[in-house]
Amino acid sequence: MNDSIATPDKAAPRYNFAAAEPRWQKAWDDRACFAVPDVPPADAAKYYVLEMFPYPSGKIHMGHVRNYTLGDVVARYKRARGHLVMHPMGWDAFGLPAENAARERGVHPAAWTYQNIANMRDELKRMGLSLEWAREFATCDPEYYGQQQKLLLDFFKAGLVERRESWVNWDPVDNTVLANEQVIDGRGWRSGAQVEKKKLSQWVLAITKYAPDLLEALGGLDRWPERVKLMQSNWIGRSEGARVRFALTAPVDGTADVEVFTTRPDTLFGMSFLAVAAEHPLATAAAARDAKAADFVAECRSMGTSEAVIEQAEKKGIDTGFRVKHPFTGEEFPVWIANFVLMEYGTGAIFGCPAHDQRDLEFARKYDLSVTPVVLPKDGDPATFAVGTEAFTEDGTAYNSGFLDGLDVASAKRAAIDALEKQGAGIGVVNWRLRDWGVSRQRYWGCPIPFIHCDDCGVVPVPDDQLPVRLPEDVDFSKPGNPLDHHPTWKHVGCPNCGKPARRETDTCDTFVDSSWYFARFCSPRADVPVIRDAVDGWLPVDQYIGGIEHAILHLLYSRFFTRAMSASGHLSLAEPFAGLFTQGMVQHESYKGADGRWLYPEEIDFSVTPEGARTATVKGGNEPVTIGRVEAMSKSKRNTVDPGAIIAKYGADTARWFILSDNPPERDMEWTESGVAGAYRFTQRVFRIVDDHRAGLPAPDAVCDPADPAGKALRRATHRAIKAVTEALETFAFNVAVARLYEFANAIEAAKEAPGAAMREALEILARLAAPMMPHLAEEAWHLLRPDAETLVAQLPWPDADPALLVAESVTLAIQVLGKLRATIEVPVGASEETIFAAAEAEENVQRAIAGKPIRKRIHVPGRVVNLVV
RNA sequence: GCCCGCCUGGCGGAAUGGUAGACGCAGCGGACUUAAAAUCCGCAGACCGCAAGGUCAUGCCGGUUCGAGUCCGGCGGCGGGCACCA
Repeated sequence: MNDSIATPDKAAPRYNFAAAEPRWQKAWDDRACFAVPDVPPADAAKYYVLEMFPYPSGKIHMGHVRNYTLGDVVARYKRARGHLVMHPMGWDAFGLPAENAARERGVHPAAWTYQNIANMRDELKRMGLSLEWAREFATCDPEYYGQQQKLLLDFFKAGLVERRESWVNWDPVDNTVLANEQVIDGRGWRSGAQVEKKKLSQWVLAITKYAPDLLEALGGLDRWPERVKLMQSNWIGRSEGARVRFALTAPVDGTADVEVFTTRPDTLFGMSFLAVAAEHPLATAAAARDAKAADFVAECRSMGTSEAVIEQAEKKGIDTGFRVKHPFTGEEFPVWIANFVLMEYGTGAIFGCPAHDQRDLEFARKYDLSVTPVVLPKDGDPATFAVGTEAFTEDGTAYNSGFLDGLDVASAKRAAIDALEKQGAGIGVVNWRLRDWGVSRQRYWGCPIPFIHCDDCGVVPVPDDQLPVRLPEDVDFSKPGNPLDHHPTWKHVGCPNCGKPARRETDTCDTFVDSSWYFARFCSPRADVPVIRDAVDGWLPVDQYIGGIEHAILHLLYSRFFTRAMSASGHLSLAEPFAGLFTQGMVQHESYKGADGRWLYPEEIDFSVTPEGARTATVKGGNEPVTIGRVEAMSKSKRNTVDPGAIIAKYGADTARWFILSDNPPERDMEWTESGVAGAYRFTQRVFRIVDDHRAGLPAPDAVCDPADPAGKALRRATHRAIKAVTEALETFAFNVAVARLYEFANAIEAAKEAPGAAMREALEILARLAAPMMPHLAEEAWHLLRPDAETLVAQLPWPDADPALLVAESVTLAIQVLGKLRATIEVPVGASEETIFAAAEAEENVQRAIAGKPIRKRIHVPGRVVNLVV
């Protein structure tokens, strides 16, 4: 890549973006083009565009540029279509990185965060986004998290907040709770100590109360991507099955039986063993009696809490020595502890039927447990059917199964549940994979959970008049653990109930809580209640939400839950926060390594092309060879990042926006390339030049083009086809197609040398207006050149309409196929009869050759498209 | 491991089941220029052929259809998520 190709300072550009962009940003500001009232007027067509707000890491990255450009195109387009568009921006400002910065560099999390916000706000402003900055807030503002505390207290009253024991990753050296990402290969990232699972009393939000509704309501989200709904549906994980109680042959610690959940009660006769999770009471009991079992339970604890790690670990187990009786046959089976049984799912215990479950089969083979098939495949022979290394999991006929014999799987399930219920050994149930939402974090930089612990009164909510519970500012990060817990005075308060000395809750909220209602707060960001009803009733739901696919499950599900919980506690009256959702792909870049294997930034490298056409690279200012690596997601660790600030300074915001939209469909991962940006920059200059070159001598804006002029008509056709094509592309989020249609339109304008001035003015003005959602500054500049006296900015103009009369074609090109293979194309007038078309098609020399004298058996004509002759 | 996606020229991609490769990037040839940059004009999937034209081609294998990049089944590769990163 030759870096000098389009370097602006060498290119003698005519369009000076560096001067123009701030000027138009100020013009939009001065006229308050993007401000909307807190309560939309009843007759307004409101449209709420929201992009997922950023974590203030310090600098915007290309993922932000992509996200906010996409949203801005929608916002500007919808505004032009006559909608009252709310388009706010804020900061997801609590979280671990601020605390890490405090520990590593001694900066206070608040100072670090607000400085980052200031930097990023400046960068975002330079992008020319049509945002209403007056609504800005950060989730770490006490005015925000104080209202969040109010919500939590209201949820508590509504029975949606509970205290419950749950497992965390515990670093025994640092004496601190670790996030999953802080556990690397089973060890704490700072101490290197083997991580343990530890049980803590935690705050939990009762999302499972809404599991059925969260699942069913997915069906109504018709502007959400199917795959996101599918992922959420699988996550919620409704499954029908049975709880089955197995009696222990002898009571263990006073317990007489153990309950399992199964989706396959029809395979009960194929049982081989029962397995419990390492955290199950039976496992604890076994560990107390047997050193080997205790070792195994300890080993499972050292795996941490991450489901991905647990599921990928080698499947292992140990026999507890306890035995259970089969509810139907009375036969005895061993109870094992298995590392793949999850305590959080079902009852933390399963029965193993190896013949019909792959994981059970592998476990049974490993430990030499019995494998009895009880479902016979359709064409299977009961005498010879056996299970080898593949479990049989499809439908079939029950056999070896007593009273279930002969039934298909679905009937056998029902019959088994009936029998279990009759003898009191079990019950048919619906089970959910979704777990309640643990929101407690033992950290400083988060929203304090507003409760007080009193020895006499128990857990007492902080009274409303004492909100917000503010974070103390004088905190000590020099020792590990939660600084709120260490703080000398903060947690010591009087009980609001009895006045005796009591302790504040020192846990803070999961940051997903902060982002679960910010979209509602934007409607009335300064209110002294969480939300103002008239404002949220008027603005919600968000009409178009845009963000990364990585949030497909958690953030979106939590927000859907929060919206329901806020409705249940009287703050809202809707269930679904996001009517439309668009998930964008990631931004990627090539990665580079020096001779010694160190990662290099793109700006450290010189590129050249060998005579054979291969790209090679060296380190700038030397000949050290550089290995060009894979294209992958931009990350600081691989140094394959490009700084948006530098790009905007070099090429301007419109170029960055244009390139990021043009490269590929927005839902896919895109590759950032220097040559692509350079091409986009050239186009901005070209648009300016086209307008600048033609503007002298144009007739007045109301001039009419002579309908008899063929060049004028051709250009006007191109103009109105462009309106139609760009509009359709914007409506369907096909922004790369919209860009391509604008390139074609620009090509058509330049080709229209003979077109009369009226048609040319129309074309140039439409070009500026169609490009405006994507290149808003250049559009204003072009509009200003064309209409120096105009009072109105492009940002205030309505979207142009295509004239249908100019869209109808006079003739069409038809593809002529013989047996589905293209043999010719013919041009026919619109409305030609089928007989004429078939005759013309068969008259083609090449078609005749392909037919080769054979009789035509069938003639297919798809009007305007294709003729297919079958011989 | 489980759930969900994606795969089309040298590259990014376009294509209501109907002419595969629009548009752009990179490349090549030409014009302009003392020269370069910028700009403009033109060429361009692979293979065979002087040409007309033909064959192959949308990750791989199979199916449905007059016709498949598009629909269905299987396989492979790459990516997202897996509940304390945001």
